[in-house]
Amino acid sequence: MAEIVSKATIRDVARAAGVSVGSVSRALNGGKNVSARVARDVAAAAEKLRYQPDFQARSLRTRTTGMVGCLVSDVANPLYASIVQAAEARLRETGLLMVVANTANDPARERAMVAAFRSRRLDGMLVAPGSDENDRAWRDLATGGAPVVILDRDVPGEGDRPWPAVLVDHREGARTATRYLIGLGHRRIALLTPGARMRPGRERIAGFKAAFAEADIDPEGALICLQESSMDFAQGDALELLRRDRRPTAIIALGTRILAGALRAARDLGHSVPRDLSVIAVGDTDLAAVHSPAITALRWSLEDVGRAAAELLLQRLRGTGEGQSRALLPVDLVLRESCVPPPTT
Amino acid sequence: MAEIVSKATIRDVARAAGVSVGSVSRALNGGKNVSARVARDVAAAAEKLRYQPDFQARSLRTRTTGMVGCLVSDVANPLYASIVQAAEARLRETGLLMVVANTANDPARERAMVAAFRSRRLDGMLVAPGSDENDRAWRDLATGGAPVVILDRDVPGEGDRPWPAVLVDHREGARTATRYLIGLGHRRIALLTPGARMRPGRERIAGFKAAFAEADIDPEGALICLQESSMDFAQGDALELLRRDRRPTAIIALGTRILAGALRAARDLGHSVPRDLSVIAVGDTDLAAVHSPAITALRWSLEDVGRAAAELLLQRLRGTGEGQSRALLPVDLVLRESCVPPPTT
DNA sequence: TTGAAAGCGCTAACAT
DNA sequence: ATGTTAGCGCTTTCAA
Repeated sequence: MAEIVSKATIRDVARAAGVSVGSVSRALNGGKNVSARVARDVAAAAEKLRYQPDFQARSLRTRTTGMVGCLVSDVANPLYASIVQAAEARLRETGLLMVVANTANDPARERAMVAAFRSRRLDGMLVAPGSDENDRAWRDLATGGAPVVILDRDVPGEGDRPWPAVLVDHREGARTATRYLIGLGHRRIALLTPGARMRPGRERIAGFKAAFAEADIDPEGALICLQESSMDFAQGDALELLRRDRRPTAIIALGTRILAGALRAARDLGHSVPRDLSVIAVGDTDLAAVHSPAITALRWSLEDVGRAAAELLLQRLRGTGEGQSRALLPVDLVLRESCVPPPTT
Repeated sequence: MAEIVSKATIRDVARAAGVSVGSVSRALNGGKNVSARVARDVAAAAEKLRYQPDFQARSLRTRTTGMVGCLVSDVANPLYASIVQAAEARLRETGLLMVVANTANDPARERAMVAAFRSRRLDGMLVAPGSDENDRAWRDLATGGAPVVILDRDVPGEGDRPWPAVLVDHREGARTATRYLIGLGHRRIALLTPGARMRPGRERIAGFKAAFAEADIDPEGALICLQESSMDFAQGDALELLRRDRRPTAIIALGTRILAGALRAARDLGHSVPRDLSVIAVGDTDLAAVHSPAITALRWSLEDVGRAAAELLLQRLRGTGEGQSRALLPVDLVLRESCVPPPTT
């Protein structure tokens, strides 16, 4: 038994097969201009020596690493986790490895990671900036040369060329949800979402307002509560909100944490969902699906986001036509048990 | 404005600074044996040219890539996502990049990814095998030379040397939970968990049985329901379970999906939690915390798992002493509202 | 079709 | 302290 198996280099294989390193390289890669005999001998030798080509070395020549980076604020956030998962799956199919980094929405860290990715010569990257205005980082991005696909953000492109991006139609989603609640008779509706520093929040707010505008009802009833995505904070905030004189009769809440905060606040105040308070979840999390009563939710496919992003990137990497460079994914309203007409007070 | 900025190589810097490449390398790295003047000039030149060292090229010499792999079945699974997140955070602090791959518990894919990681010459890896018996893969692992840390699995080591590993004390957790229920008066308790192919399930079952054994009560009351982690299946299974003549008066359920299935089954059957059925969640998910009534849960820190794993790996990478090679993390029982004495029938 | 040889950008050993 | 040089393992001309 050999002690260290993986030392085998291409020269070893060449020697074992009785051919030149060039032939080994050709035999193992393209297979072009290789006689059957050489191909066979090389394969046998490689097998015997358990030869594993060194990608690092290859990279130096080919200027490609077979790796792409993925930059998100937090892979543990369910809203990102599935995107990352799906993107990795697609990329792996083509032999690409994915390196991930969490930025915690820290612009400095984002810049650092972009630099790190470039230093590592990653072939491309998927990125979801923590804000749309980390100008310097994106300028850096642009100078990298490696293709970039933006995940659901409005990052200003270079000149008139927008970045390739996968976008989710949060605006239409929010509009649909709000319209639905208004249709049920609600006039005071609260939107609980993280701040408008990023596209999803901005779009939701726009859709929310649009629904009020087009219904021609008192826009004062559109209660927009910006907040961080912390459950405790959300709960405190929600408590305050529900204690108001003219409290909202419906709530649209983002994600798991904020939704949870809102639900707990309602419970603490003795409000029953949906009788006293209608609730719509933004993002169809396990919690929404499984809660009693089941929570009506805005759903979009995170897997599709990840897949589409990977696809867009692959397109660039292969340089196959420009194709289309942006994807807009739909948002659906999944009707469940958490919305009814407002209590008649 | 230069069009392509990043072409600058170490030779360019050397030329610009009027020194040799060797000096540039020294100046930029160790800083040892470098005069102040050279250091200054090199720094200036590097800055001016926006020089970014090519890690690929460096790797070829140093035989280290500054990257570690992370192999889990699914990064989108909340049980893994936080581990990955925490590990990445710790590794990044030391300048390491993390590449992730999802194996979907497919042994072939696991082997393929291990091979890919080795080909890429990753410095080390964190791995949570989909079963403890993918022998061939782990043999491969062993021959790699790169340090490996196992995540909460019992992978047989080489000879008498166990793999470095971060383990969670699921056994003690399950024992505590079961003992607690028995103490409340329960005599028929169901454990709903995925199969025993992996350490966590096995350990839980062991702890569950141990609690019954030490309480000296009828072991027939220990109902072990192995199942896949699918909500529908869990629900069907739970329905069957709760319809039995001598139905369990308490349930211990893993994760979000199975827990949700059990809760829905109970609801469908008109059983009230906790009056008719006590429930303990295994894993303190959002659902458990937010459900009404709030579900008593077994909790362990996924972040600690990730951090500890990263730490163990770093230890190996630095070759600093053997230190300890295994960490056993505690599981706590978080008391909430879902457990009371069984109904007196 | 094959072999020989020139690098890819960097570090490290060796000279100076 | 600094410059020179030999590779790291591979791909890819260029000859033969």
